[in-house]
Amino acid sequence: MILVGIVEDDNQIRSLLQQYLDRQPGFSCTLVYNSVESFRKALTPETQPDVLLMDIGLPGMSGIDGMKLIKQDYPDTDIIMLTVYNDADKIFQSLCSGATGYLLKNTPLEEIKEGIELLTRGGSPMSPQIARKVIDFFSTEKKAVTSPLSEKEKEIVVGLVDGLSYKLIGDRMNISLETVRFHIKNIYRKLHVHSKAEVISKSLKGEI
Amino acid sequence: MILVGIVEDDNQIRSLLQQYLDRQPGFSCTLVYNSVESFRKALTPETQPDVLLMDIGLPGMSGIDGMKLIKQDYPDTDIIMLTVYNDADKIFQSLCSGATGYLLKNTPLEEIKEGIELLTRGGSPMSPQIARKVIDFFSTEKKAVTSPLSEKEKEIVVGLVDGLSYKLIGDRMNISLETVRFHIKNIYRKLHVHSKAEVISKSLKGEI
DNA sequence: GGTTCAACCCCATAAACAGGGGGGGTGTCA
DNA sequence: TGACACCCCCCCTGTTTATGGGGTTGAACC
Repeated sequence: MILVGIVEDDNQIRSLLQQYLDRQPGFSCTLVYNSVESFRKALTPETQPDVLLMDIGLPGMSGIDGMKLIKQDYPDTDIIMLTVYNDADKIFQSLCSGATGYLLKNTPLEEIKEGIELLTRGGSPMSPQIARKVIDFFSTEKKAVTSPLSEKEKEIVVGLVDGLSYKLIGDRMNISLETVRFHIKNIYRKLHVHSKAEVISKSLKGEI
Repeated sequence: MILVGIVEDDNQIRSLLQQYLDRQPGFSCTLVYNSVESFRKALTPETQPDVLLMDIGLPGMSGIDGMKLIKQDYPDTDIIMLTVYNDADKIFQSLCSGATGYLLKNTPLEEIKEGIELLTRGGSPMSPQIARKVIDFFSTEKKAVTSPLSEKEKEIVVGLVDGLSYKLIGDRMNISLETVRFHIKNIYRKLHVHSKAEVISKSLKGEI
């Protein structure tokens, strides 16, 4: 039996969802509230749901902030965001705060049910356009910047990022300390920076 | 009509897939090869498929390396990885290199077909366990690290990350150079590091 | 009232760094 | 052939850093 909770302020959507889900075999949907505050007040280790459908736009505390608190107290409850928001900001905030799924409100009831089942089987339900945004995050993350640095220079940058001293970089690459310095001078010139710190920063931000 | 290509070295899987997909209404599956090399040789702007199913473990060039090349020449072709590998490494390498979907080889033919359709509608097909791994990436990324640093110390870390010298950090925080050094000593001790570079690195990697 | 602790300051020294000179050598490309 | 880009090494300068020591204050805890 999958225990499902709902936090949703729209009365119509909320009762529709509850009635539908509670009728499904293997489902029980009774923890249904219209705000994070009231949900948390009612929550106990005994009533803790397996899956929680969470709206984002709520009166009082937002669903994202609410989720953080709920996850702290009940980390075993998996949370699916169920919202109209499809902007990258809301999506990534949710995922970084611990959401395990993200469905848009136009998702048919049946697919929501399937999403919940998918979740309990170790999957992560996402609306198609959400999935695409998540995937796109990776390919744009490491964009193929045409680095002006030569191979040796890039290797030295890696050493800097690893927190090595010039001497240790030289040892690692089997070149002399002086050569390391020579390369670093060139790196600074090419990147228009004047310190190790800036190089590390640029490198980790993917600007190299 | 969706033009589908396949790069897969297992003869049985390859012909099974081709026969199934080519029979589906709205699908055409003719560009079928057993290696990246032979696929790329045959590829022309005219024959360019809409969707490419790509194996990873291939004789010769790997599917991931192959994808990078294909994406360079034909960025409009969406690529779905179709593979047995479900380790985080392969998944993220693929996504970072431009894959738009990732299905495991145990996916039923029908779901592969649905995945291709989903892709053309702007979605991103992923096997459930892949989706979960991708989602988990975010929640573990910015894990709530209980930073051992005090507020002042964190502020100094910010200064270091910004590439400021001790002196400038002192100016910014209205404390003396000596106090900055005092704090930095403590930061190093707490983080078990011995240089600015390591602090910046840790900070930017979210380990503080 | 004593203890603890973070935050503030000072001193001293060795090492590392930033930036400026020099030398070499290889290769490519016009 | 000369102009470039890359790679390797050395010297010199002054500055910044890392790391050890020594303190005072004031709020907070028991």
